[in-house]
Amino acid sequence: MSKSTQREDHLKALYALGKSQPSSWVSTTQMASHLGVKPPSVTAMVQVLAELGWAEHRPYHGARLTPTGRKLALSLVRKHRLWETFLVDRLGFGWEEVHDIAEQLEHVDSVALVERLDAYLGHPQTDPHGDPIPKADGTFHPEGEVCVLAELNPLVRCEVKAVREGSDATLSAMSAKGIALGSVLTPTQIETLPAAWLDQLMVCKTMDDGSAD
Amino acid sequence: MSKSTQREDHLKALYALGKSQPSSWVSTTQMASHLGVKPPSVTAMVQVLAELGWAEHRPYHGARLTPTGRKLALSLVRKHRLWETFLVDRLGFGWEEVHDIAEQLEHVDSVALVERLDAYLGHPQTDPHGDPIPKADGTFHPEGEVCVLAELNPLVRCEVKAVREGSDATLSAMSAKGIALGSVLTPTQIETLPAAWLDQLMVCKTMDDGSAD
DNA sequence: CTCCATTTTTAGGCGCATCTAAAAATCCTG
DNA sequence: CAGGATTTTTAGATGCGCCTAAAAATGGAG
Repeated sequence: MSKSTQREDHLKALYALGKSQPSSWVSTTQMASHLGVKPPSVTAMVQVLAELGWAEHRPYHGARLTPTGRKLALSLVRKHRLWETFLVDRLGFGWEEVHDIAEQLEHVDSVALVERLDAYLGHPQTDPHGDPIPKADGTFHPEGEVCVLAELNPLVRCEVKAVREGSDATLSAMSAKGIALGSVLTPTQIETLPAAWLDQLMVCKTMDDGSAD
Repeated sequence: MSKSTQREDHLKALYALGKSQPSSWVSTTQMASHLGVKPPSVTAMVQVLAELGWAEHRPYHGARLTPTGRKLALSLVRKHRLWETFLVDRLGFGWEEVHDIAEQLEHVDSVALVERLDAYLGHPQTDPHGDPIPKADGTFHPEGEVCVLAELNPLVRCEVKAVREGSDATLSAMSAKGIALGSVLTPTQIETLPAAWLDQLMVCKTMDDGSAD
């Protein structure tokens, strides 16, 4: 494969681990375990990314993406999710089967290919997991209206905007599950929630892409 | 990219350069220039292929595929041509644009992907260039592979499938000799043709030549 | 505020695919 | 069929991404 596959993987890891707080520093150890390599390898690669202007490295503190690096990472996420969409919608794969294949396809280097694929798929806004697909310019589609979680269909990543008619007990229970204003909920998470909550939580699709791929 | 990309590229080169005479030895220099590397690199890789049982290496004489290696090479050709078909038929690329992209896509490792892609495309028998797509078992559909007449060796009866880069004058001259798409050429006839034409006429064997593949 | 435990980087090596330069084998010519 | 020209392999080096082990920096507990 292209030689830069490793760089791209490190870039993606940095994006995935840092996206909830884009200006914070991601530790090399964290990246290492995410990538299945040892910390010294990450240090070396992070230094390469820094030289390329894709990341900043603050020794002994961690790394974070530069705006350029973030754009590149988003283009990888875009490719990954478009390919997943292709694999599921067109080739009939199950959504659990496609991650590893998309992982390989996303490293294919051709802008024309991605854009034609996007058009072929009808410019989808989310992938089969419900995760949003970044646009070619690296931004996400605009957030949707706020709605009751029960009405969210298809299930996509969303952000808690309000809680309706919540008793103190309910609110405590939600807190215990880590749910508060601003929390991001994944489709998987949502399915594990008590049914009663679905009518109480007001959410909107989030532009934070949330997931770990 | 996967580590074995280079092995696969060498395997393909060996197939491509040896297919007109499957039992002959392909020189490492020839492979080197085909792959854009230097001969010593090819020697090293050929020795690896030999250890894997994919090729034989006769030092100072060249290399040739084993039956196993041939099957692997054909599966690569299959993937390449299926992807080219997808790119042209589905994504609307021009046939000249797709080679480099297919070159990358063919190294994606997933049997399920190839087979689903094949089904999605309707089990095409040839790619957009008219070259036959090997079946999953490594055999070709009845007609056999199209090649440049110059590479047809040994000389056998063949059928004209296409003319490459022909000026009007050339095409007229060919017509005058009774050569057109679908014409059958005998070995004797072929020997009387202007040498320049050998690189322009794309042909395929019309009958099984009985060679011991 | 000091010292120890933990995290992170540096140092030094390894395997892989490539290269150049030198040695070995083949082939071609006289 | 001998010897030089050509081809091919071997030898030894480089770059890259990874490793382990050792050194350095951080940060938390007394």
